[in-house]
Amino acid sequence: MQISSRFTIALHILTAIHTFKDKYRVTSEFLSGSVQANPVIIRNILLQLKAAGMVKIPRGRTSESITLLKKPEEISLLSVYSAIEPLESDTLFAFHKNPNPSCPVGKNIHSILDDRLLSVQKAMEDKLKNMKLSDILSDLNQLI
Amino acid sequence: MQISSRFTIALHILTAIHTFKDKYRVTSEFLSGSVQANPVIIRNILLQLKAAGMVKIPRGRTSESITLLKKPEEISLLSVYSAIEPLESDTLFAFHKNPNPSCPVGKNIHSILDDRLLSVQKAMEDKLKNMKLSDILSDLNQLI
DNA sequence: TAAAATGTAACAATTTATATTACAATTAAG
DNA sequence: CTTAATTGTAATATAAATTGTTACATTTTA
Repeated sequence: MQISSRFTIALHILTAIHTFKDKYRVTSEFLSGSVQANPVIIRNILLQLKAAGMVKIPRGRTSESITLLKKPEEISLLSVYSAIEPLESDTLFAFHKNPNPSCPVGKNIHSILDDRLLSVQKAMEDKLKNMKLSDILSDLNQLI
Repeated sequence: MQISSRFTIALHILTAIHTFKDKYRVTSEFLSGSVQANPVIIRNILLQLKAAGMVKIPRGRTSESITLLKKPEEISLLSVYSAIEPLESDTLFAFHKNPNPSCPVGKNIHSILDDRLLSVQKAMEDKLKNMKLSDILSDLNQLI
């Protein structure tokens, strides 16, 4: 199974908030137009980013925009990933429930794999930690 | 979303095939008893491992066991992962379809993220490549 | 007070994962 | 040659997760 598109949508959203901050008023409706996804999906992702302290979302009839609360170099892809992906007990790899406890393999396989697969997950997270929103923005500036 | 339990079940299966090769006759029924999952699920995973050249599955009424076709040191966790996970065009991260092509962000975000997230995926795969079935077997031998 | 926007709940649709049943095909034993 | 044990495979059911939609209360400004 793939990691859900909510993560890449969140990166799209953050990129758009910064890119258009001086040109347009950025609302969930505006962002929904760029992503081409339902506004409610955008709002829910925005709420998760807000809970992680990354964005400010003005309420009511305002002329303000949704804005970043951190500098792009301070927003790592890992922090976005963690804000968005509600992994069951933070583990990337799923296990079959109830392996046979009276089998020496069934009894021990879970804890053995847990340690090893956690280190795999950590390798991925380290890579995400070293990538920043600013990297994506500079990639984008090369293209537009 | 998590990576499906089929991967960890496959590791359980391979571990059991090797661990019990001299003590029991290893069949899909036997493995199903250790994993405590339906025999058909075990057989389907076994067929994927067979397609990857990792196991030999005797047919019919035989006294043979299901056996490994490679040494445990030659079976990397990456090869198991690749045999089992049918990732859409081999990409771990999913994207929202149809971002707005008339928006500079919508138009370019996919290709930018593609490159960067592929390198994240590669970091994970490198880690999996350096772990072997033999590592899991020696972890297990410490415990039994 | 009305209009514009967000926050949130409820629900529908779609897709994926997991489990189950059934049976044809293969092989060995009697 | 027939029976029994086992795998291969299809069809279907169940459950869970993802994505999309509608509706409306809440907040704020004009």
